[in-house]
Amino acid sequence: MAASCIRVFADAAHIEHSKQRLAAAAPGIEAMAAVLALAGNEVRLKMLFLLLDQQLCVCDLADVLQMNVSAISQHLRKLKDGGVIQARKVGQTVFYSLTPAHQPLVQSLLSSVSPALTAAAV
Amino acid sequence: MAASCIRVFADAAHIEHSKQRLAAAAPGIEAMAAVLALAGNEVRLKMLFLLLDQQLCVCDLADVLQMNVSAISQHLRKLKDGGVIQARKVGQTVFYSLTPAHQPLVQSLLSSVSPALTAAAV
DNA sequence: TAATTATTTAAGCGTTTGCTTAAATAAGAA
DNA sequence: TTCTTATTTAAGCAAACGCTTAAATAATTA
Repeated sequence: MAASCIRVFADAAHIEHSKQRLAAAAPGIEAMAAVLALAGNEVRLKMLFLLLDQQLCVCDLADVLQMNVSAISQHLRKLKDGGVIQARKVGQTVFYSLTPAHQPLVQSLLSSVSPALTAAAV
Repeated sequence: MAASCIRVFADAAHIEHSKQRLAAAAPGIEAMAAVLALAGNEVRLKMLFLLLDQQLCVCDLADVLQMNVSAISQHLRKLKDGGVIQARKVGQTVFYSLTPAHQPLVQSLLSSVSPALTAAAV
């Protein structure tokens, strides 16, 4: 498991300092990795792009993304479980939107792909 | 494959507009999704965190992350293939660092996990 | 030259992912 | 109630992922 590096130039103190910096930031990094793993999928990132300025139902997303409704629903569930989006049911239709807590992050992730978003970015 | 939604309230023009906005942004979104997929892994995001302010060799990273050198090397390869990091060989040691092109993005991804980074963020 | 060290690569393997199909819920409309 | 419509869920499966072990490259050192 351990690394067992025997190199001459290893700066033990430096390595130790990095370990401690990492340990302090680890919880935040792990939480961020979970969100990025959700965003790091073409279909889901496109969903987030579409939800940036409007709320859409499962059917709308299936239409726009040209995909199976079931596949869309399963992606939406992951994003919802991760706290990135939220659902609002109106009759038999379920509208999805970004959660306020994650809206700024999504905005910044997508700020570079659409010039129009850059101006509105936080 | 297609969605075949028959709902009454569907705003066809609105859906069409979303399709076009998406089509225009798709290439950028897909490229971003590829990078986020790389960053959306705990081990790799920790690597990027460590490489934010220093360059490290495979052995250093294995030490700090307490992982098999081979596993580390395989993660580094993915990041390098994705253009996120670059390698510089000195003797038999290979030092990795962020590519200038991706440094700002990585910085912003990690700006929220470490207060110290926020100040330095772009 | 033959050992040692740093890194990469190949192969194998269990887990996760993302899709498909089909069935199950749930909420109108006839 | 019965029949649509919207959505979710379960099951199955191929592909991708991430790790381990072991072998293969390179570059140093003895």
